[in-house]
Amino acid sequence: MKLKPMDIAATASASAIVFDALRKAIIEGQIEEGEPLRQDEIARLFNTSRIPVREALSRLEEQGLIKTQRYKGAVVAGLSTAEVEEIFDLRALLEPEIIRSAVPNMTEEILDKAREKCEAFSASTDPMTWGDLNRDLHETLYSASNLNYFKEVAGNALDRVERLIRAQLVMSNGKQQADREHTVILKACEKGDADLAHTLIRDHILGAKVSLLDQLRQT
Amino acid sequence: MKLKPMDIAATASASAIVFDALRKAIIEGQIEEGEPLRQDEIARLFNTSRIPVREALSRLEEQGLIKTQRYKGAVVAGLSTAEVEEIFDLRALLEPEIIRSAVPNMTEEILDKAREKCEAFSASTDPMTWGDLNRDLHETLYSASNLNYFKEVAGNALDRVERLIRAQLVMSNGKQQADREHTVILKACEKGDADLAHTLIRDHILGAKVSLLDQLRQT
DNA sequence: ATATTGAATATTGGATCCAATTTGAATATT
DNA sequence: AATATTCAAATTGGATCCAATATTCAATAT
Repeated sequence: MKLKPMDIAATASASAIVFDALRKAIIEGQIEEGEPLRQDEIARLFNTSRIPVREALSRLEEQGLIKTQRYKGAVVAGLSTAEVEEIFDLRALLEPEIIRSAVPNMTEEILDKAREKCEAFSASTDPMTWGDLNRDLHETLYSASNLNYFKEVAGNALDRVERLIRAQLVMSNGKQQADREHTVILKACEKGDADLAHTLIRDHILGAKVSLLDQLRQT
Repeated sequence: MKLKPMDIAATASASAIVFDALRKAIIEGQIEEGEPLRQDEIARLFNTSRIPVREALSRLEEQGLIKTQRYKGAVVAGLSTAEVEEIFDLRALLEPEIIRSAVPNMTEEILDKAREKCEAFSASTDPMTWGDLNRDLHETLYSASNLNYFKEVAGNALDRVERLIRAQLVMSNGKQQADREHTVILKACEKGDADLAHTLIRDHILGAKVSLLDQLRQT
């Protein structure tokens, strides 16, 4: 008899499921900034008790995605423009290092996948999918790097501002700009020019920062 | 009658108290790497139920200080040398930016405090206090910066390796080296030379990294 | 002796219950 | 009318209880 091995211990707990779902909802902007998160309501939605919900909320607060006040509850965290700026600056420091360490490790397989994601992003006309596709592409490129801690920190930074990036991709011509930059970045990776990829990613992030801040100022 | 105002809403919840205590114990190396954290035992120690303990453990895991496995419990997170290296590299990217942004904001008051902390660190002969004093000095210098997110991320990075730094300060001649570097850094701040402080902090961290890794290799 | 099974114990995950606090509306007060 | 006051409902924090899983160790088979 032969069975495919499967790690049952890796099964998700209720609190992990709630955590992932809330994180996704916040990142995608389905829950608005400042909107309260009621333990009872969430527990009902997932057909569970408040205990796993509270653990999930504790984790989300530790990630900076929500703010809680004793006996008052949790709300989705808002960001000042100074905070947004800082988060982009941090990404602009870390992600170039990640891509530089990734380029030498890029297999043809990873490059293929990246080309595919790049295509998909470029081709998609549905703004609702842009956020996911964009993140997908970046994660594919970074998957060749073994700077796991850098990736973790950069990922959390992205989580905090992804809502805004999604909104911004829809408005203005952020999408076309991103398209162009993605193709040059990909080309640099294909050439194996790690330093070029480094500066391109840096510019990509800092460019997104200024156009996002511009837009925030207008509203 | 006059009473000092006091924000009762800011009173710590049981889970916050447990979190802080466990974090401190892990950072200070009072709980060894790999050592299991039993919910019941901790709850008894704090005279509370397991609920706040579990929330604290959730937070600690999100901070990367512990690892948990479903139904098996939590253990203090260990670090590979590659991870240690990466954490120091991240600090070496962020902390120089923090000090550079801090220098222009340094009041005489902050500089006084920093001189005081620097003295205290230099003068202390009790290795058990070095970790705290070292952190104290750095925090004082960084307090003039308003890069709060950078400080948060760098603080968490420091949390993960502080155990090792403490051990290393005791061994070898890490303490004297740190002493010397602290005085030059402080001098740069007094002169208002932000760029110099930037590179000094960078070297300070990267130097600590290589000597720590050297020592880890020996054991 | 070693390996396997099975039951007893320990530990974690989740549900339910109670206490502390906040919220909001109805009422009272000026 | 505007402001306090009171009090019930809503909400969160924590304790206790039960279920699911892991661990240990004795009993048994090979």
